[in-house]
Amino acid sequence: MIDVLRNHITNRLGNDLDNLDKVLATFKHIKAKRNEQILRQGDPCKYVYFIAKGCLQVYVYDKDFNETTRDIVIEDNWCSELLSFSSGNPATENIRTVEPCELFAIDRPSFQTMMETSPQFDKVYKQILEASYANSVYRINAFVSLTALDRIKWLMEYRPMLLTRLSSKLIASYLGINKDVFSRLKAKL
Amino acid sequence: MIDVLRNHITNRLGNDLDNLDKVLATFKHIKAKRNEQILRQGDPCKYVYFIAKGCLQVYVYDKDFNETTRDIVIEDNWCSELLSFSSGNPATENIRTVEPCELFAIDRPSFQTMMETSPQFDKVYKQILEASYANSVYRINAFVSLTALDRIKWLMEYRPMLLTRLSSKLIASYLGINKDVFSRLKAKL
DNA sequence: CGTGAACGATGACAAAAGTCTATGTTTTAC
DNA sequence: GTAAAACATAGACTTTTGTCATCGTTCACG
Repeated sequence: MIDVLRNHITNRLGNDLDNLDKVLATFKHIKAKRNEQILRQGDPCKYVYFIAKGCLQVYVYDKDFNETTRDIVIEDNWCSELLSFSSGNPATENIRTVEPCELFAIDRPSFQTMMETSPQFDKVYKQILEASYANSVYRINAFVSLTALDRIKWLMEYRPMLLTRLSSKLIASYLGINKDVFSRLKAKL
Repeated sequence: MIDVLRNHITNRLGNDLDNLDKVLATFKHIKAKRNEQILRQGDPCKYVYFIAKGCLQVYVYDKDFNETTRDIVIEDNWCSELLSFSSGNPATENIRTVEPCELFAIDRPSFQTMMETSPQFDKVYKQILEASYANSVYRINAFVSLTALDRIKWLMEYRPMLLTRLSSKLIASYLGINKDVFSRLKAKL
């Protein structure tokens, strides 16, 4: 399973990383069942997670304690609460598994060492951050102006696998739509 | 006016940067009137702008050609379309001045040189990127679940100066609310 | 200055989204 | 395997948001 991570890195940084195995060894392998809490709002986020298998939900609670999902991240991607991870401040978001998962977690000291010993890995962090940012910008631009129906169409176009893979409730909270409304609108398509 | 930028940098990186003046000299000083287009969607974003004075609007058009504003950035902050700037791809967003502005612009080659000659400046990019990302995450978490009225309250709490400084039309487009609705809701507060 | 365009507020109405209840189905956990 | 819980859908109704037209006011620019 570590090969998923190995491939992810060599695809981006090339095969000529002589200390790659050493770096990979610093990752902690985590097997998690469905619905496990990976990070709780208020705790510092100690790890960056690479998802080798499964799917994570990044979410907060609104004033009525409903979940609103900022992001859904699937295998072969990185997931963390980066701002807490890099500052050490308490996390403002929660993370949980929505499927059985296999994760590889790297903590802050190892992450620092990795970036210092091989400057190429510095790129990894920049890539994670830029990808996360791009995702956010995309989401804001799409969502601030779209109606509920158009958000669903947006999801069908850009992340169609989510529609078949996840519960309606979760998708609705990702789209910022009430689940009953989501159910009605789906029927109209 | 360059001192605004000088202070911004020394506040973050300390006073002991011997090549600071050389770096500052690579910035281009731009004076812009109100309502000038700084970046057009489709063009590559060639600069990162430091706003010494004034205010910029980052926006896109929705399917009905209404503007939706992803961000409003005021003086003593950085503004760019970072993803285009760092990749060279066409920008997906527009930027314009909403007030008379004084900007300091740095292009990609100078930015690279700056980061290579003094690794401390590498931190600047990371800080810009992290701040931009933090801002986006904050905005998504706040906005996906909030009603129009609660978005206005959110703005009153976190960026109250915008309410007095900018037009209702602009604020409404930043909040993702129709301007007539914004006008009505304001009266209710 | 003066004037034409943009702006802000408001009322009437339409459309979209939210809420609540009920019901049947699927999943989970023991 | 079965009972309990969670899930998906649907109808009736309420609330919120959007749209359009109108009318003073303000502001930018010649």
